[in-house]
Amino acid sequence: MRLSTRSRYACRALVSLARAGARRRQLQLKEVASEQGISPDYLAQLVGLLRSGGLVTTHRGTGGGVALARPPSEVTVADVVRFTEGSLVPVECVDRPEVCSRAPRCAMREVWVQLTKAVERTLERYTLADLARREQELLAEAPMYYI
Amino acid sequence: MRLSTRSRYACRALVSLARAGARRRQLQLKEVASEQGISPDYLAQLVGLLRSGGLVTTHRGTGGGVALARPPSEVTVADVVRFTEGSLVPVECVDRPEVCSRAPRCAMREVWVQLTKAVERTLERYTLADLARREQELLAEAPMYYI
DNA sequence: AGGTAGTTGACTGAACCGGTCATCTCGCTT
DNA sequence: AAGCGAGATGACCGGTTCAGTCAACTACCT
Repeated sequence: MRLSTRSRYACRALVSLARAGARRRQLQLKEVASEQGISPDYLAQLVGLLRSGGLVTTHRGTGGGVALARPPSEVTVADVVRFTEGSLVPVECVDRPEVCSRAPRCAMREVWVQLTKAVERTLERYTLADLARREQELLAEAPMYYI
Repeated sequence: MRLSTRSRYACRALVSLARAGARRRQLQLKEVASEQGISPDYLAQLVGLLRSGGLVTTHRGTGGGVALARPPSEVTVADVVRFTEGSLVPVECVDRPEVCSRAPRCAMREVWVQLTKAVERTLERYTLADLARREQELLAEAPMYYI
């Protein structure tokens, strides 16, 4: 039940972009990478993925960078994780009962269905806009001291 | 966010044992394996794990087999998954904020904390006794037809 | 004593993950 | 139009985990 770092990095990167967007800025890949402590090369890969999924837009050339493709209030963590993990479903039979012949008689499947709903409900409660705001608050409370 | 088959097999095997226990029986490894469609050798490995975790007891020799170590009403799916997966936590920083220096300033961490709680609450609602009963009902509704 | 049944641990192939690197393409700026 | 800044693409890698198999061992009941 671990979330891959892919999803976690993607979320964090998008929160950075949401914060930058509030100041009408796009960020360079390397700015995001250093702000979030992610390997720039690896982040480039992730951003490519997010772009293909319509979550971010990118601009090449001097003054280019990455920005959110949609208003941050319209993107939830569920959207991001669903996209980066491929699905929010923890057990395949939830989506596709036909993969297991015992699905119609399986008490566990009902548990997994409820689990999926709980995960979806939880992650849908958070939008990038919420998180950008919240991160701003946190930075005010526990500022980052540069050494 | 996938659950390994380890957890799913373990849950299913324990539901079988809970049903057998209601009839004061222990089951042989191979009975459980064929009932649940699990490779007997692989199940043996899992049962070894469950035994070391105090979830089942085993008896060797003629007439031996596997049985639940505790009353099925006192074991929840959360217990089983927590044990087989090692933890219910989807992101390490939830448990151990010290693994990430930005934890105190990270808005995402708060999301993962809520996600963990949602998962725990959901899986704690189901005991093996519930599931054994429910599986009995399902078998009555959609019986298994042997070809 | 003998056979039944669980125990242990080595081993395997496949998949995925996180990450690096080199090379390419685009497009702004001058 | 040249040249550089910046993202795009895809090959490659080592490590880990999974799911599963196999063989050899040990304990226990009859």
